[in-house]
Amino acid sequence: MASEAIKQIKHRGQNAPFTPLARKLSASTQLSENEVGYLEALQGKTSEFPKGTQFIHDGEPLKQAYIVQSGWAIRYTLLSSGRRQIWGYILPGDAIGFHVNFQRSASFSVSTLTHVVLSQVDPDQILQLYRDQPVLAAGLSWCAAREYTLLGDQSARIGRLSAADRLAHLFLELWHRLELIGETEGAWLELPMTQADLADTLGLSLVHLNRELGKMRKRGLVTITKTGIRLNHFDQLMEMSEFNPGHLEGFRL
Amino acid sequence: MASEAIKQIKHRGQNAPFTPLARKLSASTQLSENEVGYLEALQGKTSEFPKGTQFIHDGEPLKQAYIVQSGWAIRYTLLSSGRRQIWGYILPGDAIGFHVNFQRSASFSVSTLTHVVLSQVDPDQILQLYRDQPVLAAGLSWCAAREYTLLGDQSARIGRLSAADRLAHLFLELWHRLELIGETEGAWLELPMTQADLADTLGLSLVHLNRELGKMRKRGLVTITKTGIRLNHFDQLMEMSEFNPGHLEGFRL
DNA sequence: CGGCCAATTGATTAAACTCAATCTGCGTGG
DNA sequence: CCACGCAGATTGAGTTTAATCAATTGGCCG
Repeated sequence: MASEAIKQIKHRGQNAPFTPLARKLSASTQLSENEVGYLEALQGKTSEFPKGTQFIHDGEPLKQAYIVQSGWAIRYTLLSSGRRQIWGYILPGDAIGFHVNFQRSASFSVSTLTHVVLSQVDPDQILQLYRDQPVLAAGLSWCAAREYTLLGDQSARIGRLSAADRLAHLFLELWHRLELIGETEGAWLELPMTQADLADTLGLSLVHLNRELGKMRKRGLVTITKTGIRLNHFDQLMEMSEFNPGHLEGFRL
Repeated sequence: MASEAIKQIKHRGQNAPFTPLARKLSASTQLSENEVGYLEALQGKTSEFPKGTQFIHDGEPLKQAYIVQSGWAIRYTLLSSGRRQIWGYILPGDAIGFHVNFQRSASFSVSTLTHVVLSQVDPDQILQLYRDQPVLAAGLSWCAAREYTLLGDQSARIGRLSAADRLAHLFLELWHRLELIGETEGAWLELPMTQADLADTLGLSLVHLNRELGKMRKRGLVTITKTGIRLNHFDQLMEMSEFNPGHLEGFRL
């Protein structure tokens, strides 16, 4: 057994003794022992999905919510023509479907990009958490507001940036988000998505995306390997993409 | 005085005796007298802004939340290059900034497109509402989930549709949203935005948008006047834009 | 070795952008 | 009452960006 989740929880010594979600929230506020315990209990029942599994289906009823312990997923919609638009990437520590109590059916699909370990959260647990745990409730509300902001920035990225700038903007977003949960190594980040995924995220054709990515690599802006990417010139990437890190700041109480 | 808000509240006889927000929620669930009263009390302090007023500023602290009683606004971000991306339109009955308790500063700006009447909601009132009024809390949570869905659909629209299809998709979204609050007349809807606004919503240049809009008009798909638009062929518009009305359905309790 | 998935490249076409005018309705001051 | 100015809409011409169609390559696994 010794599941991925356990490894994820324990693999960092001093800085991050918690689950990715606790780590994320701890960056903004000091969680009490009680709250950490509550969070851990909430994340008791884990389930695992292999790479490429769709576990939330656009239009179908939502039954429960999830918290990601490890692995990546995408939130997306398919148009009736078969085209796909990825809304964004779901990383460890992200919450999925916490609106389950208020919306009949899902308005997006979620599929795993890697092997993923999820904690299952019952709808009633969510209501209870919001009643009994003001700090955690604020933390999850902040997560929701943050998701909304990410999606707004995604619209700006697609609507108002050139292909190369969209790439730079997305890489910076992912770097900042991974940084928060301790999954970067300097300017390096692991990226599990394919170029087809990137194209469907950024509203580009696969061919065009491939070419623009190649140009960025040749210009030395990024170094790309099979498993990830190194951002060689943060300043240039920030400038070309007009990335606004203020949108990712923490929450207050 | 006899403010716009009062007129808005009273201007419909049998179908809609409430504020736009109550009207919106009533489409999904029967609100008790108590709940309606609570909502009305919440919306006591109104303020009015003339057309073209920015009242939420990206990056600046949020002080309070709002509920729109009448008029239109846009939620948007400005890139540092000056380009603008409109995230979406804010209509009567929409809530703004209800995440005020959980996010330090705004991640978007809001400006009025018309004269707008707003109810001001204090952050503490929101917390109290979530504690004491489960039905209204669910309604507002549903509104938030719906905003998220609208923004996801906005990404799909910009990322994966042609210019004409983006227009059709947006018009259908607005028609459905206005229909819910009783502000359509058949296939007709009033639209206060300029073509420049539309271009910044749909990720297009003004010139291109103007041409595509002209083509749609010439094809008879829509009839455009100075104040609004008539959707002459819902079926064709739905098909070309792959619009999914399921994303706008009501909530459950 | 064969097959498959992902990445890459070439050639052509189509969509959308930019720059630059012009037009139109409307309100305002002379 | 009319000239002027302005915001918003429209049109023309030329350029750029990105999409499409069609192969080909490279790595990995059975």
